[in-house]
Amino acid sequence: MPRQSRTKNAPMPKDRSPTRIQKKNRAAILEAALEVFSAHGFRGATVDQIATEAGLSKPNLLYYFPSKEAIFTALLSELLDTWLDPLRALDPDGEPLEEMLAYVQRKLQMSQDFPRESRLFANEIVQGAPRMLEALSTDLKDLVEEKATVIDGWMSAGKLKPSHPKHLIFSIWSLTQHYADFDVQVRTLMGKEDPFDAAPAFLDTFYRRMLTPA
Amino acid sequence: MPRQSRTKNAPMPKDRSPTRIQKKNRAAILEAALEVFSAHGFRGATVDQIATEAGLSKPNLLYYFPSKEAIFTALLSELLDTWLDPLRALDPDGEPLEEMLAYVQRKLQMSQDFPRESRLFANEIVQGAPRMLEALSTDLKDLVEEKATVIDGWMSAGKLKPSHPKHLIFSIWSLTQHYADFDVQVRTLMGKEDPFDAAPAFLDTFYRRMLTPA
DNA sequence: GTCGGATTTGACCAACTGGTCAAAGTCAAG
DNA sequence: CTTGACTTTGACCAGTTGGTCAAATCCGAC
Repeated sequence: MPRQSRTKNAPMPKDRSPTRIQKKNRAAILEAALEVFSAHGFRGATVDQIATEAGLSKPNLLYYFPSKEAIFTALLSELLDTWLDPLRALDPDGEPLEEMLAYVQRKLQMSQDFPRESRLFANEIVQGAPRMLEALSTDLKDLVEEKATVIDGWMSAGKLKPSHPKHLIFSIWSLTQHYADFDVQVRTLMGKEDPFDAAPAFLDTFYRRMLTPA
Repeated sequence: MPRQSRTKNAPMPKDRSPTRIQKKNRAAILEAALEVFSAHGFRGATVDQIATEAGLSKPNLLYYFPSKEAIFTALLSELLDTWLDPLRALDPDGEPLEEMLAYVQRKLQMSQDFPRESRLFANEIVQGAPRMLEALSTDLKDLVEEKATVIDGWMSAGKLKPSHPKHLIFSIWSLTQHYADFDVQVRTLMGKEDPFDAAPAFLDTFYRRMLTPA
């Protein structure tokens, strides 16, 4: 891998107001990058693949992002926010059981609608999250801490059957993202039946039994 | 990537009874391959890395396995069997609830004891399982079909609260493997507390509430 | 229409990677 | 201690890949 010189070289689009072309191409690149990175992981993806998928030549792509790494991190930070929206929407003032069940369904819906995003994160985290640790230990950690406290409050108030709030959150991520991340496996084993047909009811039942107070 | 000629070339160890050295080196290679492939995925791993980790030179390693691909598939097929043991051990004649709970704990134990194996499979499946589809749709599918039927029987007999057997099995895989596959994330969010301290009780509670008949 | 900045690209490059080969070193059975 | 099979390795090779550069082309504001 050639070391990055970044001394002279092309000007690279100013961070002034992006032109029409810049907006279009950056979007195309990120969309292509999502497609390719989610399917092959960071190392398995090639810049050429992404460029072709985006309808650009490789040097042209490198004109918009200085490196493969830069594309990847731009993509991650663009998506992480959206990815956490369902949890952010958990309302401390709502009805506890319904809030939890709604969260589960929102998260499941995300897996169905955005499987590539799910797999992008899965790929990265399984391999030790070398490019995400920062975000995990700040943004995500704060959010989880906050919502775990809310859930803990609900349990103490007898609104939810008690259990370990953080493990509960992990379980929701795990169960919902499984349908996106392990899609091939799940579909292979389900045969003709679409996993997403029965999944919503299954998870609703699961968490209702788990959380409905006595 | 140079095309594979495999016409003439080294004799490659006979499939006769392996010598002492062959046994040692093959084992070292597979152990090294597990370490490297599970951490970086197939494409992210290099033959050099595996060779170094195994304490061999690259050509020496290539003397025992004809290609990177061959190492990988040898590893997969060696591990898949063990990986499915916990499910295989589900006893149709046992006490249903206890059988299910015991299965969950066995699977969780596997994630704790063999996280690299879990991540190896996770990496492969997230990327579409190009080298595992065969095994998934035969061995695994048969096993799941069989055990799902057993579980269905238990539910019909009122021994377990009813739900979707296959989704139930997926949920067990998902929840237990999550602790291995997403280890970095889970540990980051749990802070000092070891996830595996509370996980057994959490999952026991979870499935007890889910499955205990009325 | 023209002009300067924004875009695009063909030709390259160096590092990396999977794999090959012939020669050299080792080992164990006779 | 020989000898033939088993192991090991240094030197290579070709294809891939991330990234660079100078020159050419395009575009929109004046």
